[in-house]
Amino acid sequence: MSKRAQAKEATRLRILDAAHDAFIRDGFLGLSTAEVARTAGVAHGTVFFHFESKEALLLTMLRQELGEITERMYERLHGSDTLAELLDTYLDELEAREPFFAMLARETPLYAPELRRSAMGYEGAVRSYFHSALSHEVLAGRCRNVDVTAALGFLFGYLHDLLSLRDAYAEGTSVIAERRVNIARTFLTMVAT
Amino acid sequence: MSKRAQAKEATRLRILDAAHDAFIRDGFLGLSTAEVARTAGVAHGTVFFHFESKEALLLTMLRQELGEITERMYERLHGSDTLAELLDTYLDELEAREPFFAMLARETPLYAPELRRSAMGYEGAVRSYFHSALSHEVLAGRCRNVDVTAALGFLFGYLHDLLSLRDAYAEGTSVIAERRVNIARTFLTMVAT
Amino acid sequence: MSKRAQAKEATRLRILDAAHDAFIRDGFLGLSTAEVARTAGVAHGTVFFHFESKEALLLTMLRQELGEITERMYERLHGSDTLAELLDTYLDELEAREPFFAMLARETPLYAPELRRSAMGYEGAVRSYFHSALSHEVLAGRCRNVDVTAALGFLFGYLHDLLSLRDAYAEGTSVIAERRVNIARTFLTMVAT
Amino acid sequence: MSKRAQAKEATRLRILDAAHDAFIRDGFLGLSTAEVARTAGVAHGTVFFHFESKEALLLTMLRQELGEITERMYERLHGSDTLAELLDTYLDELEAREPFFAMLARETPLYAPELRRSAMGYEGAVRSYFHSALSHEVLAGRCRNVDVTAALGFLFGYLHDLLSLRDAYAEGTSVIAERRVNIARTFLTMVAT
DNA sequence: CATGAATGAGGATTCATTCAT
DNA sequence: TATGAATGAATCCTCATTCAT
Repeated sequence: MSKRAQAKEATRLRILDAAHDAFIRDGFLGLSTAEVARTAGVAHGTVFFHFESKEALLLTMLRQELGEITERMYERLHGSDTLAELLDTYLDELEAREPFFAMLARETPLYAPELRRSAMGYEGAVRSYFHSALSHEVLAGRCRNVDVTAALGFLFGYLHDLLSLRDAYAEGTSVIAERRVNIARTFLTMVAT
Repeated sequence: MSKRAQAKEATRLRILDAAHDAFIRDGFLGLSTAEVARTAGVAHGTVFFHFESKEALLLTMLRQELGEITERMYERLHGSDTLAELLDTYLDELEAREPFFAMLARETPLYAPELRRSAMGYEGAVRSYFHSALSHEVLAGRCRNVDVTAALGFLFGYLHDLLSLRDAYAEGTSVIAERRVNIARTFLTMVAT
Repeated sequence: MSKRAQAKEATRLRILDAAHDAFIRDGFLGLSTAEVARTAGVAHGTVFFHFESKEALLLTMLRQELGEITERMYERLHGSDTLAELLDTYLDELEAREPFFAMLARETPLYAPELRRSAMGYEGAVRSYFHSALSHEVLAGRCRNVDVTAALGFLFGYLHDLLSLRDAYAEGTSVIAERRVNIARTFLTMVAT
Repeated sequence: MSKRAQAKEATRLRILDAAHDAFIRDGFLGLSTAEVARTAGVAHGTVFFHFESKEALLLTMLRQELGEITERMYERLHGSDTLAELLDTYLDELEAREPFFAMLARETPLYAPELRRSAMGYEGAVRSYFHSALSHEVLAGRCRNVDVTAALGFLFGYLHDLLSLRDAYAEGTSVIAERRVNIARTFLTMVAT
């Protein structure tokens, strides 16, 4: 990459970082591109030089962030496919980036189609891991013969609820940390034979 | 009621109806009071003669709508407190007003505290019905000894997810209608002994 | 007066009283006719049945209030035409109704011509008393031969300033009470031979 | 300054000029930011790009205008501290910008605290010049031993009155020009030994 | 004589986006 | 490659006044 291209890339990354911070603070709906620019230390117009629109910026930021998370998940999930282990790993991830996931859970339903697809895509990958793990345990007779998709719908639905109402509970604390043991135990009990 | 008061009430209702429609279409966050006025066939200022603010209008609309629903629910719930029956009744209600509940599920997490409390209050009442029904069945040995609150968290969380991502699935169809049988069966299986 | 006419007059007076209170609180510019109606215990429209416009209401209220004050002044001024006595009497009046005079001083310059003329008219009457008293003392050699109109301009101008900036000093206290002795002494010294 | 910055500054000044004209015409209370934008030949939003709010715009305009005036005053006052000279210089200034000072005198009492402080601050500086000049003459025995603050209160109060009721007298003429000789003579006579 | 529901023009402010430099 | 000044549509809300009852 030429020096020029490198500098360009650096600016792009600064904007993406700023967008990430702003997203956590105010959400996509609440953030202003002017503020992103300010945080990134670039001119307002520069944001639109690198990204077609506010939506495109978020799309890119989301994909990058979720991509990294996915990668990490895959590494950790690889080899450990008990349902319990999977759940534990996933809850680790949610807890580690709770502010990000909370905002995502809150806002995803209001996004325009493309943005929404991206926001949901990551979870789809995770779900498919859970799907095969749970299916496997059903076949092995360790879990009841339930509709796997629906069962996971219960699990993920509850997590979304907790995340999206995060600051309705208590500011500054982690809703996942406080409930993860109970959530895991209850879910596993409910699917167990 | 005097003729005068009747006419006023009629206007008020027209505004509330318009707000209801606008809410379903654009949500509280997206609707404009000017648009509500236009739909209701009144002057923009008239909206503010009847309601203190956009927030107050929505609060009223929500409370009315949820009040009616609650009443109907209570009537139907009275006497029939099997978990299965309860679930059936509740899903009827969700299906009957799915567009409304979908927007509510989508937006509630973003509301200001008071509005959010109202938006969530209704469900709290319903949940408490479920709570005693499920607790009862646990004691009777028909259901597993799970954390009742968490179990209901799974159920309601899934429903919120389906509703709030409603048009991510298919436009114009009912997400509840398509899945209710499966949801009910799976949930009941999971809690059953 | 017929019973009907009496009732009408009573309503009118209630509105005028309410307008007086509202004027002291918010001024003509800040008061709303709806609030006047509420205070008076009548319908909003009733205000406009008795008075052509907000301006007409204030005009009437002002004339009435100032008329009463003028009358009282005349009684007290009659016979006592020393400059010092006059000044004392006038300052009594200002102090007794300071909130009213303060609002008047603040707002008069912004009124429409007719309203302004009324607001200023009362003072004109008072000034003419001062004018003859001062002229008389000049002729008697007890006061310097100054332009009487200008001299009074200094006096009234200072009083207007104090009144109109009343709450820039301290809330709840009387600017006149605190300064009247000094004002009187200084002014009398300055005009004295 | 870069060409860019120059262009920006030019726009800013056009807005300030428009605000100045609008202020003289309608006052701060009566002017509309839309009208200012129109006069300045910019979009409505541009006003808010350059100034945080209507209040900030006025604050800036006031400070600039009063700053210039203060500077000129100081230059002229330097070295010439006779009371008579001071008064003459000050009246020159008032006469030169009478429409501006008239609106300021009219509205200052109704401003919010910060705006009021700014509007009054300039005069405070001028007053202190008068204060020391008059005190000095008192000590020198050329003026009577009066309360200096009160004496200046008479002077400035009268000027405020004349300015603020400016168009109650005659449209288009200068209240200061017509009365300055008389005002100066009368005041000086009244304080003279 | 009184009501009070309805009006609608007008106000300040926000912000994604553009484009000349 | 980056800038940042400028845009203007859109938003919620206020209030004197009218008029059918």
